[in-house]
Amino acid sequence: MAEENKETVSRHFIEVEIDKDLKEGVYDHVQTRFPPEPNGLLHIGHAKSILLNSGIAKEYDGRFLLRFDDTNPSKEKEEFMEAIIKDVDWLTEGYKEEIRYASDCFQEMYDAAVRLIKRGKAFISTLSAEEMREYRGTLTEPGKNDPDRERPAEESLRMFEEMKSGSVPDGAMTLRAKIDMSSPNINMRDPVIYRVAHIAHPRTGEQWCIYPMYDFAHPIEDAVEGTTHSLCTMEFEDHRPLYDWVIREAAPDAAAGERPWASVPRQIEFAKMYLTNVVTGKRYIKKLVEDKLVDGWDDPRLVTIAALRRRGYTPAALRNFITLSGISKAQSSSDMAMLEYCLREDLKLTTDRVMAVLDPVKLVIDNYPAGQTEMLTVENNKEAPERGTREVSFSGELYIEREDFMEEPPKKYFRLFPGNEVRLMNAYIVTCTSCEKDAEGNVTVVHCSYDPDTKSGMPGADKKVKGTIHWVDAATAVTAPVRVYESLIDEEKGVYNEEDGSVNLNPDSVKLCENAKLEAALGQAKGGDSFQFVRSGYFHADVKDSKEGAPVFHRIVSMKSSFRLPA
RNA sequence: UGGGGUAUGGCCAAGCGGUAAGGCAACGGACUCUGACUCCGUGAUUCGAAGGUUCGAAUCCUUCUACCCCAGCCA
Repeated sequence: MAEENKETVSRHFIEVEIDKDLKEGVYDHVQTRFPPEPNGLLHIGHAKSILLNSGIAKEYDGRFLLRFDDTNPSKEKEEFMEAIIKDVDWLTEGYKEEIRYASDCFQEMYDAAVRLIKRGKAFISTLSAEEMREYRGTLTEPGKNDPDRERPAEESLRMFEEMKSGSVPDGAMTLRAKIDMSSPNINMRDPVIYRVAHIAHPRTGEQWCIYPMYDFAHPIEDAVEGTTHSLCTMEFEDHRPLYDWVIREAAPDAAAGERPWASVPRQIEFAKMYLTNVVTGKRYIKKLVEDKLVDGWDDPRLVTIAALRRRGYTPAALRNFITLSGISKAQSSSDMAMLEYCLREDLKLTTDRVMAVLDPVKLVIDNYPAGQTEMLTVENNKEAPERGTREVSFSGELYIEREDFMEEPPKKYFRLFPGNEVRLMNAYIVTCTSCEKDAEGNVTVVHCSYDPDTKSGMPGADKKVKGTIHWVDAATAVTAPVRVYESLIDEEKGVYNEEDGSVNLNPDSVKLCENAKLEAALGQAKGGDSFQFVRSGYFHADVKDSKEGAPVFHRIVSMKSSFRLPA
């Protein structure tokens, strides 16, 4: 499937650029990386970056690194690292991934900063954060030079050493790059490249109390690790001049015997992945989790990678989704329907099709011998015969879907109604005779009679009827909770209100079918198994939030469309 | 109103001067032991708008419009 798509999906602009670089000899190999900050879990948007970066490396037979951008210990937590590694492993299925940490390069970064100072390209500033902001200017007005801008290199060097030694309190000094305070690109207005922070780092502990800023650290990490193509999202486009500046101005001095950068990386930007009507965006998800409006980072209503995995999405489906969505620079949001299509495609041949009744109503076959039970041999997946068969019990009392019976059917309704005949999937053809109702007029039991000569597979049983419905044997059926996530969190409804900080969930996003009746065998489903509930869509067994270890079924995707009654 | 970026059917997206690929969604029809799957078929006289260059423009030029990003000692 994935191979087929490769032929029809044209090469995107990043591949075109890399081809050009290779052809022109700018690089003779390709190395990419995925650089998350460990301050939260990964979501579908990151999946695009992971799959793009690892996919490019794979395509060009290059190296792919997972690198944690752990340059700000005040915001990062080690607990996220493990989860992120798991997500990346799962998504890429372990493709040649090596794990690195920006903090591994702290010494190189420090050395680079020293070079910059010596070269007169950086200086120590004593401006406060507020003063810094005032001096920076605005979008339309240029900034003013820092009073410390012409500080002699020797003095800056000495002060930088003080910063490093720990004698300088947080915020008292910063190291700024000396570029251009009047640049229309605010990123170039003498950006801070090192700040003081007396916080223990998860990996380097108390070794450092000064930490590099993203704009300084990122290019050096890439260069030191040998990344050739630094693929990132569009908002970093106007950081690129600074990225290139750092690589160029802070480069090791070959004449002084310093080892040169492992590579001179090239940054290329692409548009983020957004989904229609779904909250992506780490800060929103984080808010939902922290406010306990969802069960956790892997709540199935979320689109974190952990949640998608728990819900039953497969790496192959996500991979195909990213491929089909394409890579471009245009701000866009992909349709959930395409994600679901990709999952259906993957699951179609790899799951068993089973009968499950989500909203049960009893069906009694009046002329079926009392007390009799027979076992039917049923194929697990007609389109994938290699998946084998299973035994399903059948008797005179069954459960059928409430919507499969109507006392007064509209036109073109060809399921059960008085006088109509219908095939019970894998079993007999039955004719509806009557129904019983309670005081409120709700149907409680549907009666029918069956034709013993129409058993599936028997000679002469190929009589055509308009409708076929699914069922479950009342005697052996197991009752299990089934969760149907009708929609994920709806962005249109203002999940997160910036003004008052409130977060709202769409109350219709989850429907619980507490009394769903499933084939007996499904009672033993393990967490992680996926099934196609005939006509109800694809479901995924999850034991995580079940009290007795029995599976709770989560809907992964619904069928493409279903019969709707006229309003 | 400074800088950067993007605009192609409902949602993505190819196209790079030669007369609008493809996928998802939708809608017809065939098939069907579920109305699913599968299989056929249908859609932009038009590429944000207006001018211009050209035999010829979504592709080149000009102007305009809309949307996104940037003023953290976050990444």
